[in-house]
Amino acid sequence: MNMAAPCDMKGFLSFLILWLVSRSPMTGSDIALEIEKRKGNKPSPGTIYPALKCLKDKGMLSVDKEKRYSLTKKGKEELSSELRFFLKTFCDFEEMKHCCGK
Amino acid sequence: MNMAAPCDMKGFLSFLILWLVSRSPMTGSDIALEIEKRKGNKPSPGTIYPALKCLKDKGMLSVDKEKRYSLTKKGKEELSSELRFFLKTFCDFEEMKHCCGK
DNA sequence: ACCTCCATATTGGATAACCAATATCGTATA
DNA sequence: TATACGATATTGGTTATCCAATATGGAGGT
Repeated sequence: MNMAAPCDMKGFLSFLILWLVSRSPMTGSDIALEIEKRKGNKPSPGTIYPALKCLKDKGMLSVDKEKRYSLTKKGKEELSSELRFFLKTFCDFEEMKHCCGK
Repeated sequence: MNMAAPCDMKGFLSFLILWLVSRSPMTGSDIALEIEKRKGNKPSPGTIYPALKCLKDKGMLSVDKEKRYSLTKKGKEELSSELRFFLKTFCDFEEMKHCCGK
């Protein structure tokens, strides 16, 4: 059947990748490790590399000789747009902090 | 084929519902309108009500006579847990604001 | 040159997450 | 009480998103 909406909060991955890479170029495993630090579980290769490939194919990311990914011009524009969306959707971030005592 | 990760940032809905309802009891259409304000597009009935039903079936939400949903004890615990996860994953919220000039 | 080991990459699903279409309920107004 | 209309609810998909399994590549050691 259906059982919509199990609250797993999927859908962050590409956004997170764009954001992380925007701060400094990173390899696939760099990214996986950083996401592990944040989310608690490390995305598998089968998760991280298809996402990187997809973003690269869309012209958001470029790769250098050392396999470090960084944002293209288009990637920067996309990230900026997604950031605005994200910040607007979760505009009460501060209130959330207070709510769970952090 | 596959084309993983189109950056649509799905996966927020149930989390958002729990968060919104935690602040004051709301009906389905209240919730839909508030989400429209934030995300820009209004979730359809086929999106919002299955999500509410699912959360209710899981014991996260209760409904009163006026069809207003609110958090149960279990729902509060779940929200608290999800908030901590969310805040940890997007710990650099302030930096994001600066980044896109908001 | 060969082996080892880890990072990188690809493929084929599995399931989460959502939405269009449709049906039902409730309230108001005549 | 009958009709209208919006809110609520259900169903059956469709697509996005992720992961396990597997394959490939490249650097370092012997």
